[in-house]
Amino acid sequence: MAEPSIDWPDPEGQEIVERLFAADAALRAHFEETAAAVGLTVPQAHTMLQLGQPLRMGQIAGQLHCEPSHVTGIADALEQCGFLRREPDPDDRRAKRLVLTASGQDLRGRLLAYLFERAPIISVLNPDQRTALLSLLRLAQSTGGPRSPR
Amino acid sequence: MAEPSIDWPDPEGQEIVERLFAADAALRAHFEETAAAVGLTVPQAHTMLQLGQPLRMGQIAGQLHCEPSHVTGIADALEQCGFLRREPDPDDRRAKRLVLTASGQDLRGRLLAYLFERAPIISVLNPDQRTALLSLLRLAQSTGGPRSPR
DNA sequence: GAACATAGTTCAGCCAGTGAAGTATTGAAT
DNA sequence: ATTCAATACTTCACTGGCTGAACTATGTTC
Repeated sequence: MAEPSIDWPDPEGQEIVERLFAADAALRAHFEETAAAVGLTVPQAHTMLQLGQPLRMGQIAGQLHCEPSHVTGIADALEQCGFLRREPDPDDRRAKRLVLTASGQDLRGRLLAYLFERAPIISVLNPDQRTALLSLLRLAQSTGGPRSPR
Repeated sequence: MAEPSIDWPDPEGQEIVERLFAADAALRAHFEETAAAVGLTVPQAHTMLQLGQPLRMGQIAGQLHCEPSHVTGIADALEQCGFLRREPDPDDRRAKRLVLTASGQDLRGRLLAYLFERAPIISVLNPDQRTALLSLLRLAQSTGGPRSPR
């Protein structure tokens, strides 16, 4: 976040927050780079990652935490590039399922490979440290974490 | 990031990444809420936090990781609200330093108070856990972390 | 003092994302 | 069976954060 001091009443808490932001910034940068490496925008890459199995557009919107209307444009672009097809959902003809084409699956594979093999932060830690970090994160999120009341 | 499975070759690494994103999302949401609570946009609030001491606009841009041109508009808005003044840098008459007014300092105080007292994630951990988390984050960022080469 | 670099500003424009209105379909209540 | 409300997606107008290029003013170097 910021290198120099923000005079916060709790220096340790401040450093944790700063480092969480920094960790996230690094991950985001890595993700952007990954997306760009295969010629996608960030939300397009996100969508591709979700499509390990066919999903309805509304589900994509839910997982991307955006409005369904936004998914339309993303799907348009990916469809035009030939990475996915819209096919009608057999259970509900209002809904459309996004299904990866062969070239879409290929692209998704490359996306995952690139994303994983160069992931910052976690790749620096040894197995014990990773486990420790994970359990602390779980703990920190067990209460009032990501699902904090609005 | 996403609840259901992305078939990643390293489930533990995946969960760490997901939880880091989740932690960050929670912090961001908290920050947005904080900014909104005092009537600022997110980048405005960020700028206010930086201004514990007078800073040149270029420095702000550096710390916000954005282009200097973007800072102009932020400073315009904050200046118009009476939270800061642009004053010429005594060392370089091209540069302008942003200096908080009295009401700006007051606002910044409220911002810090709100930000700190309700900070999610860290507030759940006990002191030992916080220390452990911090040292792991430091470790993870000691190499190729936030300062990854562009 | 000429040439080049730097600090900030202005402006046009991009892209992610929202929200409202519209179409098609579904399901429930009459 | 018909009607009415809810749902899935689309379209479109719009906002807001941000970039990049062109410009002014000042600083630096030779």
